[in-house]
Amino acid sequence: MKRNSKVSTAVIRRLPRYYRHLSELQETGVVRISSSALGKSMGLTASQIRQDLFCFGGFGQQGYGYKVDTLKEEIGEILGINRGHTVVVLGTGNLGRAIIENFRFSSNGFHLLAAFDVNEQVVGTQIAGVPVYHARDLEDFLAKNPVSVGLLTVPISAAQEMGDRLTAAGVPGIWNFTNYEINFNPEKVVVESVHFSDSLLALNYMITQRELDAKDDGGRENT
Amino acid sequence: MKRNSKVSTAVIRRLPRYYRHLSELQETGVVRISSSALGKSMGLTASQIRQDLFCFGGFGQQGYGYKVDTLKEEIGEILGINRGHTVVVLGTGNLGRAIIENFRFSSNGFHLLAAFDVNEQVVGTQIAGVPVYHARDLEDFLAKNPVSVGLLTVPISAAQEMGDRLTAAGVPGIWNFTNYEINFNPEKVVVESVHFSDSLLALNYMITQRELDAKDDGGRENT
DNA sequence: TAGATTGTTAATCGATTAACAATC
DNA sequence: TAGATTGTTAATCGATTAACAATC
Repeated sequence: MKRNSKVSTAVIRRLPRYYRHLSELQETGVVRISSSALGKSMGLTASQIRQDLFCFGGFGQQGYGYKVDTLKEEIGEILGINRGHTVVVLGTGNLGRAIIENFRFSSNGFHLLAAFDVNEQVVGTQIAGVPVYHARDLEDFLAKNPVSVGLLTVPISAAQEMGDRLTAAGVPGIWNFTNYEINFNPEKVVVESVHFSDSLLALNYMITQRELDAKDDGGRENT
Repeated sequence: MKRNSKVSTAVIRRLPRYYRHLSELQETGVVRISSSALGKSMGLTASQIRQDLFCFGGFGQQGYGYKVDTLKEEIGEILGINRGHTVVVLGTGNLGRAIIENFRFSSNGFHLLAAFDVNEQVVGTQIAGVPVYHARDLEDFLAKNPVSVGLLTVPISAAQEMGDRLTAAGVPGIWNFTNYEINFNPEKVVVESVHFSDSLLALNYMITQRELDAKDDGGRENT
């Protein structure tokens, strides 16, 4: 695998989709796929897929296509799935709990080590086998356990502080589920945010456009 | 407000962010802001912000900047926040419940009408004041209540079927939280997916790059 | 071999940035 | 008025698409 110094974020955002589609293909027993077939099923052009893979060196065989399992493995490698990354969850409210109980961290190459909260009622318990510690002990824990990602499901009011504490302790990644855009030093940490609100508003926009278009079309010819 | 026939998705994806930042500014009492100041706080260029707003006609005053409250309101209008859109939740597992209990639908212009599930234990109860009905009664409900968006938090195995049922009943939007890319007819429905997995894998990639860069730099000059 | 499909470069398209006249 | 900042067009940059030689 060739390492490309600068891969565009557009490509990076597609890599997980490739990985997911290839996993599905693998499960349904498909062994080989061409860029055009994969493109069709993903809504991309064959050209774009080949161009994307070319960023990392290209993993196909001319005249044949791509072997589903090796391509999946290569992309998994690029994504860093086999690097033994670890994660801790900050905040065990409804959302934190739901993610701990349902999200398949291991399928994404992560090991979920622990959760933290300030609520004495949950501190000391386990959620789906994951121990919950008091947030005041976060730094102690981080000093003893290498943690790759801190998952923020704390209330908005605590988001910035927890982000700062993770960063100060040297945690390289923050997965932010609060609807707050935390300030951070991009030299020290990578922040990936999941903004439910932004997603719903974008959907709202698209639905609204449909409604307006439908109204417009009412008075127009069907051409 | 001018209606632009074709606004790029890049712009659409930024609109919710503008809305969120303007809301924060409004809360902290800021009345006016220039494109350059807003750009600085959002990590965009002033040019891009003016270009984005120009898609819809531009809402500023030359020599002055933008009034925070009117700009926020205009963008809210563009996003369709005051259109009385409605939503139902399909699936009241951990994630569905977490979203029902925590997500501020009303701040995003939605009214949460009901939830549906197949588990007889929750059917007939309420979650945070929202009634839970049996999934078999979905079509009945949709026939009687105009629903704009169906939120999918069902198991992956049920995702496609529920999506199809929503579409068949004329629901124009699907907000998909299952880690499954549902097939749909783009003429009939808009699907917006929140893929936790894709988000974490992208973060994984970025962290991995840092690790590899750090290793490389170890042997290099500090230039 | 002939056919298929990739790897890779070139062309096109679209999005971002720059520039500046308009104007508050 | 002078200064500031937008609206809007033009220039640049980057990403996608097209093309085709390489080769399995």
